[in-house]
Amino acid sequence: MNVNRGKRIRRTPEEARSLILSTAARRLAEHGLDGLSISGVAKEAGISHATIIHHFGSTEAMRAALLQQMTGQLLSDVVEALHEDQLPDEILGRLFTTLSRDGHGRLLAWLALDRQQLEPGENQTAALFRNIIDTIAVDGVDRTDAKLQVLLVATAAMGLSICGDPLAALIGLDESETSRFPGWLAARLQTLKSE
Amino acid sequence: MNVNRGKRIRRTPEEARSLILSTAARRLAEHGLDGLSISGVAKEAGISHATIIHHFGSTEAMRAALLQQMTGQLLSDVVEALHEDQLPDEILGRLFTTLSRDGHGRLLAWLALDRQQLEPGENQTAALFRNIIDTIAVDGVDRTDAKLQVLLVATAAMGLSICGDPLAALIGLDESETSRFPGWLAARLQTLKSE
DNA sequence: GCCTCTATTGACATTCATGTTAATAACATT
DNA sequence: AATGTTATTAACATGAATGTCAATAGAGGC
Repeated sequence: MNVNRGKRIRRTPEEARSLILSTAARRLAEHGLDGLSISGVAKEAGISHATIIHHFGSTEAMRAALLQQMTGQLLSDVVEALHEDQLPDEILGRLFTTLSRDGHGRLLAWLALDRQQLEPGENQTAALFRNIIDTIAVDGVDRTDAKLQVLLVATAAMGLSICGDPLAALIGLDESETSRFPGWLAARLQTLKSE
Repeated sequence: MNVNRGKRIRRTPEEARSLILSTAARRLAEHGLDGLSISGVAKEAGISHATIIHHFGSTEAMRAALLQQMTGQLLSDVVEALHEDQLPDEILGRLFTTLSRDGHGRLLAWLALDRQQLEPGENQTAALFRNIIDTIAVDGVDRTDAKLQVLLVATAAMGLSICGDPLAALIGLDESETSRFPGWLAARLQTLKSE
């Protein structure tokens, strides 16, 4: 927590926005949606809340900017992960791993629970999924089946990143078993395909 | 929205608590966690917010009571659904269907995202899961494998009830395809077992 | 050095939610 | 009818968050 005694720090608009958004991201991870008040973010960033209003216009606009940045990051993470290996066999496993890491699933859940529905304009995302499905559906897999596999991977990844730990504890999985979950799922999906 | 002009309605404590909790449940479904303020619930129930304080003691206590009631409902739903058919083949499909219906998964997600971790004392739930796993693991299935299957079903059900519709749209699944998801998953899990 | 631009801030007004308190009214009991 | 219990409410005090406005202070250009 920065404490500025008297002296002001003047940042470029880019620096200021970056400082604010990174602080907000940290608070989102630690305190959930309740952490995204401009007063709270401002205090933790060591600035006044009026500065946030100046740069973003409103609390809601700051949240929108943060979520846009994070979904962009998620999308590029997925794209990069999928680019590394084009093997159809591994794509779903990769997708699962990326979605369930770094709180990506948690972010999507927040998005979905906060605003009641996700906004349109996610053409890149739709294109990405279409790409994955095309790749999977190549070798004799029914196209609907491919879509359902993707849906399974996506929903499971989201559920895992929200509730994974407590659920695993309830089920009686220890840590080493739980860590095998992504690999296990990927293997099972390949099995499905080769039938 | 009830409008009481002058006349008071005096309820038994049970009636009052029931009215408050059912209104709160409706608001939770419609507005998310933000709908669970005592002022909002009171206005929608047509009573004063002080009445809620009188019956529950505090906002937090009202929320706790609501969540306890809803988790109890979820648990009994699952128990009942599983009791209807003891066939190991159908248990996972049943579990999935029950978890993803009526916003049960959504409730669990709220619980997990609001409080950072689920409270302990869920011995009944743990026992329930152990039961399911025992049933599945009977016919030659590795016990860890059975646990992972349950984890998959639980996480997918949760993810589906949070984000199912927008995800299906992104993937390009139409409604009739999406509705086949539970059956598809159940069939795939049986396939896994019979190998 | 002077001037301009604007990022930053403190002070203020407003709104909303929480919780307390004392008074009131509905209902049961006698 | 009188009385006691308590569910209900209005009024109040408090605190937190949002957003506005005018004043201030860095930093660069002249």
